[in-house]
This record gives sequence, structure tokens and C-alpha cells, in this order.
Amino acid sequence: MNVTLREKQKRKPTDVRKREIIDVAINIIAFDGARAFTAKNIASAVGMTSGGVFRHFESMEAIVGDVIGRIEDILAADFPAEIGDPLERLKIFFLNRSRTILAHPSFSRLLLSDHLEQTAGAEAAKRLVKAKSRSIKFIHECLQEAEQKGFLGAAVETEAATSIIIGAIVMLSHNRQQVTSTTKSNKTSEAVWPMIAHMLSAPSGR
Amino acid sequence: MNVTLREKQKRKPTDVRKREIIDVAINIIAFDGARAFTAKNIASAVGMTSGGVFRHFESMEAIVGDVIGRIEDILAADFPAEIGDPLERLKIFFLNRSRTILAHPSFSRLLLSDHLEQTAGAEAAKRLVKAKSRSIKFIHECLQEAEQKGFLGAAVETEAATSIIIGAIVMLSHNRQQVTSTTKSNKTSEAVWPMIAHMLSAPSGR
Amino acid sequence: MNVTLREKQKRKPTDVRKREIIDVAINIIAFDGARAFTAKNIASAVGMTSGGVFRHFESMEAIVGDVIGRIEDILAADFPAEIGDPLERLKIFFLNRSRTILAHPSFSRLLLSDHLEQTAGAEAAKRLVKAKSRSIKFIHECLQEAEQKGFLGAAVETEAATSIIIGAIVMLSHNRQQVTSTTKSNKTSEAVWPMIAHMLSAPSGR
Amino acid sequence: MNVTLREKQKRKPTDVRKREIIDVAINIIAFDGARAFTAKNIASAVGMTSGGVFRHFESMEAIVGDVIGRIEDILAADFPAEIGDPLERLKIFFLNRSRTILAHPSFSRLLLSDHLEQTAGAEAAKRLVKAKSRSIKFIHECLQEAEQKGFLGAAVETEAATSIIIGAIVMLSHNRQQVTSTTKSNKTSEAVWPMIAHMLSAPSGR
DNA sequence: TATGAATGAGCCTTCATTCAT
DNA sequence: CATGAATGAAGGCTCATTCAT
Repeated sequence: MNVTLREKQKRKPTDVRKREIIDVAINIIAFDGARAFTAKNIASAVGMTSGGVFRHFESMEAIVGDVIGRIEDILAADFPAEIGDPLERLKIFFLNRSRTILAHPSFSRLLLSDHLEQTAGAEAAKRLVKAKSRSIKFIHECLQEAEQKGFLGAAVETEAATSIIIGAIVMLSHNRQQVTSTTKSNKTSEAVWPMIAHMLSAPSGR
Repeated sequence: MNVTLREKQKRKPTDVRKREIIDVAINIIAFDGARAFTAKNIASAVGMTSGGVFRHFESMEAIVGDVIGRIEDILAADFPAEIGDPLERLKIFFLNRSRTILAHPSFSRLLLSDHLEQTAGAEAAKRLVKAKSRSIKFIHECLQEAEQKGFLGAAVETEAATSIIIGAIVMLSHNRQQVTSTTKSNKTSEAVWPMIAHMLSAPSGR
Repeated sequence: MNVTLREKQKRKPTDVRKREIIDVAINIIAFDGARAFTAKNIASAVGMTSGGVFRHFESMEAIVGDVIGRIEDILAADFPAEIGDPLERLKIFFLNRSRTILAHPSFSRLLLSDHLEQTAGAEAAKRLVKAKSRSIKFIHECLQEAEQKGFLGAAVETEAATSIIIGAIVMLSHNRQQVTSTTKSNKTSEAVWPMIAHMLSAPSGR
Repeated sequence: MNVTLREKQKRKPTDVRKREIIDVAINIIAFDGARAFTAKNIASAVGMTSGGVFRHFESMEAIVGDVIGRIEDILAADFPAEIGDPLERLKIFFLNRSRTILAHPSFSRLLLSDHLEQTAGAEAAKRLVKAKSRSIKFIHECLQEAEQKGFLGAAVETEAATSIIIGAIVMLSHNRQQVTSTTKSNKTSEAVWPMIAHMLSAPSGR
């Protein structure tokens, strides 16, 4: 187990370093903010000097570009394959996305904060916006379909509902300094969907 | 011809300038990001030179401090006076807060972005966190009280519900690049509370 | 006379500083080479910190731009007003230019070295090239006119003569480490035109 | 199909590489300027990585040293063997040097630019200066001898003449952006010496 | 012999902050 | 109260150089 502490001068192939840098960059932007997104911070988190970063990325902007790429990929995996029932489809998406966000706590912060948009080049920023709105559109479409099929309660406004659902997802990872104690957030997240489902459903009486 | 060229050359008392600077600072941080929060940007938005800013504030950090102060004040006004029915109390708060946020679109962005926390000094950051969690606590307490009084549906988890409600509020001002067309967002926001109310209600009737 | 040695924190208006910087820049590029053309070198030669340079110029490139502007102006003053006799016109130009170059020893180095072209932005580089070729064209046109009027010796090739004349001018300020002792270069320069005149003249015999 | 892919992957002995590097270095300094004289530029022109350069040269300075060595050699070959008539001797030198410069267009640029002096170590710089002044001295001595023997026109000042002759040589390779069209420059160069000869001659006949 | 990762210094530029005016 | 010049500390990026592979 004493496999040495030689922490100096680790020489890793670009692929590895690139991945490390992107990971670190995501965390820095998400938790320390755009202002902390500096070459030096990245470098020292990865165990390098700032100059070394640029052997792997042409510029800071390029890093953000790849960060966004990574986000695109991960978010894209949440969309469920063809499922007939729109509410079922929505549920699957919601649970997938919740899982994703809990697995990558930095993500929702990133998605919400505009940090990325502001650090990214124009092209990458556009891609990010597109990735974001894809989720929104997906939710909204599910709801519209459900509405047409009469699955929704009369008082349900699809746009408002979309907004609420997204808000619910976003909040999942913004739990740090909140009521919730430690890892109970997991349970919390499980309790959320049923309530949303109830919200969407046709009220029996009233 | 010398019809009041005063507009430039304006030499204003500190009180006025301070207010201007804080307003501008809020907008910059909210919409252009922490990176754009520079003395020069502030100054030129206010119609000054960057040097002049420091006649009114000791440092950039001091500006952030006052920004947070302003936020504290505005948020504090949303809490309703003593109202018996916890759900009614919650509703009033929700509507107040919604109105506040729609009136100050920069606010929710600010609250969410962590920009402030990261730019502020330790003391101010703490105050901001407290202001944030006060709202959360308020919501949660309303819900707990309602639960105890049997006003909530059986499936309602107070923590999850808190999370959803906050999410709904947050989303109100994050509508820019979304489905919603222009000013319909106002209507959308009005449609939100009924749905939440329904979500909280007992499945049967009320 | 003891008007102080306070050399610190001299605060000068932009106009003055701009001029100082341009002067210094010319000398650095001319005598120390493009590699020494750094903000720090300029700054310390002027009595500033490197950062201060950019209060007066937007970028290094902008400095080069103005340097070229200055050169354009000075060179432009050498062209004589309308003079009938082409050889007389040429002589006046030659003497003007010689005087100019001896007064600004850095100039010919600058004009020859391509240092500037390489440091300048595309637009400024073009202007410089134009300024250079204007002199060449001027000389060549004088010679062509003289040729047509039969003022030149039969063996005189106008292009070759142009080349020689320019070479003679250029050499005037490249005398530092040469045979010439100190300031005799002035006399040398005076001796040059007669020889060129002789070179251009029709040989009496042969 | 495996018909000699050797072209890339070339692994060459130091001798070859050294020569390649020096050649490339000369061209870069001459045409792209001192600022472009970087290990990376050299390496990529030679088909290597920048690191590889230092297997053949200890430092950039060492490259410049060898570049100067090469120049010394080539320039040295221009001096004619013992020839009695000083003007004849001078003519031979002039033609040799012209040929040399037209064959190595980068040379005169190099000689004039001071790029080398500034990039070279002190010792190499001295060698370069010596190589330069040797030519000047040679010309001047020819002229002085000619003067003593009464071969020169009365108005001929040896120092001024030296200057003109050097200028003429220098200009030979600075013809790029000039009047001269393309390859006529060759002819131009041939036309130069007769004019200089005439300039040196006694005004009457010979 | 050559590649490719890494360092450290240096350069351009921006920025908070100070201060003479 | 405000401007404009100046400083010093970063920050992004390049570059010579080293060295493991």
C-alpha cells in the first residue's frame, strides 16, 4: 500500500490530462464561480503548473468548450427512448435527470448559473443554451401531449407546470446549505415526483 | 444655447451615487456575470471614471456588501404579518415573493448564482446565506404547521414540497430563453400558485 | 538649479507620455531590435511601470502604428516642392533625406530592418511599405525624367541607379561600427552627392 | 504499398540535422524576423518537435552562433586572391559578393538587420561584426590603394565611395517590394558595377 | 534520435486601488 | 466630487529548456 507519495512531475498522456482538467474545471466553475476559473487554479487542482494546461488546451475558452461538450453528452442520456404514455415518459425523464444531477452535483449549479454562458465563446454558449432548452422543450411537449389526451387536471397550465418541474429538478442539487440534513436529499428527491404527479393529475372531486 | 448641459459633468452627493452604483452593480452581476463586475464597468454605467467609484466605496467588496444589504431589505419585505392559516400565510408569501422577483428580475439570478457569495467578504456572505435560508425556513415552517393541522395531502412530504416551491419561485425569473413568449411570463406566474396549492391539498377535495 | 531629483511618480498628460513612448519605442526597435520591443522596456525607459503604458496606448501594436505614423510624417517632409530640373529635384531630396536620417539615426535602421513590418499590424505595415516605396518611386521618376531629357550618361540604368542612391542613403546611418571616425560622418555624407552626381552625368569622353 | 514512407519518422544523424536547422534558422531570421526565431518554428520547418532541436544544439544561442559561423564562411569566400590592380580586385570582390547575395537572398537582410547581433551571444556577435567590417575594410583599402596610384577621379572621397559601394551591395537583396519587376533584378545587379566604376573614374576618360 | 509532458520565466493586458490635480 | 495617471498584482498565453519515455 505504500506505493509512494511521489507526487512530483507526474507525466500523463494528454487524454488523461484533458479529462482531469475538464473535471476540475466543472467543479471550479460550479462551486467556486467563474472568477475562480483560472489556469492556475485548474493547474494546481490537477497537480501542474499553469503553463502546462496549455499543452492540452489551446485556451481557457477551449476548456469551457469541452466542459459544455461533456455536459451535452451527459444530459442527452437522460431522454428516454420512445414511450407511449406522455406522463410515463415524463416520469422516466424526471427520474433519470434527478439521478444524473445527484450523481453530478455540480451540474445543476452549472446549468443555472450562467457562469458557463459567460465564460464560453459564442459558439459553445449557443450549444449550451440549446442543450438546456432541449430539456425544457421535452417536458413541455410531454405535458402538451398529456393535455390533449385529457390526462391533466383542468387547472393545469402546461407552461407553468413545465416551470415547476424544472424548478424541482434544479433544486435537487442546491441543497447544500438547506434544511435537509446530509444525504437525506436522496430520499427527498424520491418524494418529489409523486407530488408532481399528483399536481398534474385531474382532481377527483373539487 | 447653454440650455443645461448638466447631464455630463454631474457631480452628485455620495448618497445618490451610492444608490446608483449599487443598482448598477446588481445588474452587472446578475446579467453579465461576476467577471464583468469591475470598477470600470460600474463606473461607465454610472457615468464616471473608475477612480471615482472609490470615493463612495472603500473597495469592490464593500459594494458587494451593500448589494447584499439591499437584497436583505427587499427580501425581508415579503414575509407577511401574522396570519393564522399557515397555507394562507404561505400563499401570501409566495405571491409577494413572486411579485418581488418579477419586479427585480436580476434578483433570482443573483440569489442562485453564488456570484455574490463568492465576491463578498466572509461576513457579507454569511448574511446573504442567512437571508436565503430564512425564506426556505419560512416555507418549511408553514408546511409543517399545515401538516400538523392536517391541511396537507397524505402524500405530501414537507421537505420535498419546500424544495418544489422554492424551485417554482426561482424559475420565475429564469424565463428568458424559454418556451414562454415575452410578457406571457406574467400570466404564467399567476398560474403557478393554484397548481402548487392543488399539489399540497388532500387528494379528495379539501 | 537644485530643482530636485524627485524622479518618482511623475504624472504627465497623455500627450506628453504618448510622445515619449513613441520616441523610446523608435529607439528600442531601431537599436535593440524587435525582441526588445516590450512594454517593460518601454516603460522603464520612460520611467513607468509596464502597466502604465496601456493607459496611453491600447496595445503594443497601437504603439507601432503611431511609430509608423511619425515616420510617415517625417519622411514626407523630405520631398521637395515642384522643381523643374529632375536632377536638381533629386539632389534636393537626397540632401533633405540625408539630413533627416542623420538627425534621426534610428530611422534608416528602422526602414531597412523589417523590424517594424513584422511588429506592426497588417494595416500599419502596409502604410510603412507605402511610405518606403514612395521614396523609391520618387527617385526613380526623377531619373527617368532626366533620362528622357538626355541628362544622364549613356551607361546609366535608371533602376540600378535608383538602387545605388537608396543604398547610399541607407548607409548614412549605418556608420557606427565602421571605418569612419566619430562625427566625420557628416562630412562623409556631404561628399556622397557629388560622387553620385558624377556617376549620373554624361561622361565627357568615352 | 509500403514504398518508403520514410519521409516522416525521419531520424537523421546530428550532422544532417544541424545543417537543416541552421539553414532554416537563417531563413526564419531573415524573412520572418527575430521574433519568429523560436524553437517551435525551427522544429516544424525541419519536421521535428521543438524538444528535438535541443538534442542538436544546446540552446537557441548556440544555433545563432553556428548561423554566424556559416555566414563567416560564405562571406570569406568572396575575397579574391591576390590581384595587382586595386580596382580590378575591388570589381572581382563586388561581383563575387553580388553573386553570393543573390544566391542567398536571406544574407544581406541578415547582415543589415542586427537581428543576429542581438540574438547572439557576445562572442558570436563580435565575430559577426568582424566579418562585416572585414568587407568594409577590404573595399576601403582597395580604394585607398587606387587613390594613391592615381586611379580615382579627383572628386572621389574613399570613405564616401566605400559607403556607396556597400549600400549598392546591400540593396541587391532588398529588391522585393521595389520598382524592379521579378527577375530583372539580376540584370539590374549587372548594371550596377559599370556605374560605380564610372563614378570612381577620373572625369575625363581613363 | 525523437516525442511529448512539464516547468518557470517572461510578455501583454486588465484590474483594484491610490493619489496628484 | 471627479478625472486621469500610475502602480502592482494577477491572468492568459508563449517560449526555452529539461527530461521521462
